[in-house]
Amino acid sequence: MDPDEIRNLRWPGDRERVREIQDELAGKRRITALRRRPRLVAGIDASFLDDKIICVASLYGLPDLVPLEDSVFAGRAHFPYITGLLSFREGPAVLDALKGLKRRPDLLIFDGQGIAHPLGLGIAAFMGALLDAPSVGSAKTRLVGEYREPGPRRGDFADLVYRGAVVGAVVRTRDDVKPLFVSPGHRIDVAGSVEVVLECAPRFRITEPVRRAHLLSRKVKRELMGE
DNA sequence: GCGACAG
DNA sequence: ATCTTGTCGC
Repeated sequence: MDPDEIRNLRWPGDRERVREIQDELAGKRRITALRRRPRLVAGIDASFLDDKIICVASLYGLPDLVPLEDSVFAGRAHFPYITGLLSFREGPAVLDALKGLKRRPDLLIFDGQGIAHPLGLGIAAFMGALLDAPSVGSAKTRLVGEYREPGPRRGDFADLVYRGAVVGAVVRTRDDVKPLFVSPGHRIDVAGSVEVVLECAPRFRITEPVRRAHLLSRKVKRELMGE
């Protein structure tokens, strides 16, 4: 399907088409070992001001984890926030933010779930399948799945199990700090996802690419407010 | 019907 | 996500 079609979906008018698209993308999504070590990773996050949405994609270079470039998109969100349908609210802005990057990322990291979702299609899996790009979901809280509290040290993790399958991991990125809910999005597996998240979060709880995108989107939002 | 529920 | 101050700790 054409990625741009998600731009015109409305709720509840297009609920049927929304479900069709989810089913189609769920069929394309693939959980496999990462082919090559990612050199360019993009962290994506968004802020809101009523129905205005500010989405940012921050590109980092690995293994040095150095910031390379940022892409900012400010527009309007035409879809409401509904648990399980986050992709339709933020997806359109994500497409625009990614288009603004000069270089093509070989891995996308989202602030949300990968396959740890009711339909196995959290925003990371959805965008990954839509763009056929490797992606990882790194959420701050749980959507679905059961788990045992991971150990207290950075690097400790526990399986995130949903309907009898390991869909991700609850990962401690910092000693004695709340863990992250990591799950693969597309063209990567659970082990690879945990590995990448730990590599991209050597200092803070969340990944540096996503953190930078978050801080910048909030900064742009504040500037947009004062005018 | 009740409780859960990414951002 | 957003509404919001101070405060504890590195």
